Amino acid sequence: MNVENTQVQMRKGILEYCILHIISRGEVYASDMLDELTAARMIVVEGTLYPLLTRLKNAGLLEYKWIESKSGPPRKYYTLTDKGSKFLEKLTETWDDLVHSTQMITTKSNA
Amino acid sequence: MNVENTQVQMRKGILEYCILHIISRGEVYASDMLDELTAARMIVVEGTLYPLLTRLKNAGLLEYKWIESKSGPPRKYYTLTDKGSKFLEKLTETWDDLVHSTQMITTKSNA
DNA sequence: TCTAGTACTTGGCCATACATAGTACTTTTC
DNA sequence: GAAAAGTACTATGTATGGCCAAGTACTAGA
Repeated sequence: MNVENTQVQMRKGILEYCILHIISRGEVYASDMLDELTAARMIVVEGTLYPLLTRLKNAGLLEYKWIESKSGPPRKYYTLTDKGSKFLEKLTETWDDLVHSTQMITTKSNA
Repeated sequence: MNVENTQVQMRKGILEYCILHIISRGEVYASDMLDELTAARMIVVEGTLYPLLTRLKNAGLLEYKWIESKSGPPRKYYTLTDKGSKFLEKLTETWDDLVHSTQMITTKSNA
């Protein structure tokens, strides 16, 4: 039991929320997402992101189209489906509730 | 893939953080913690809490002493060890960073 | 053709939250 | 004092998602 491991655990589910949010703002492909996540200091590796995108796509929350690239192989550009948008709304509520609950507990002073 | 499941996933790791925080404020036993978590609307069931406490104790973050109860079997009252306090500090950083990163992503406007 | 770079895929591992059933002790009730 | 109810804790098995690591496929430049 170490801090690194708990950090990994804390990330669960939240990544999904962040990815959906990034895609909701417009067509992006995996590297775009990695860049944005990295900029926000939420470090993610390929082996996490790609399977996640596949899961979300299989669940009908995302769709993609192949677009040619000028420097390398074609890219999958993702967008949200209607179902994905609704899912994101619910996740936003969930996240806000969770942050709120955590704040209630962690800001309570020593009684 | 449904919302309920993602809620479960999001909770991972955070529960550990909340529990440590509650214990850091003074001696408590399991039912006290359940009450406080429930009050903050972070619903947790026994089957989750008890194994978690055992894990934290085995990791040397917690210690407990048996105290007699006036209504039922004796209770395990938990306190943080030094190691536990340090662990909690690091978790606090982790959580704050995570919230900050998530905010950076989710409050960014549609470019 | 060979190398380097980019984009995506796959299989296996691990830890946590949960459901469910069970144990042990105490107090109450008849 | 034995049965029932309540409280506190334990044990086992399942599912999921993040991560590691290796691998595939396509393009461009030398």
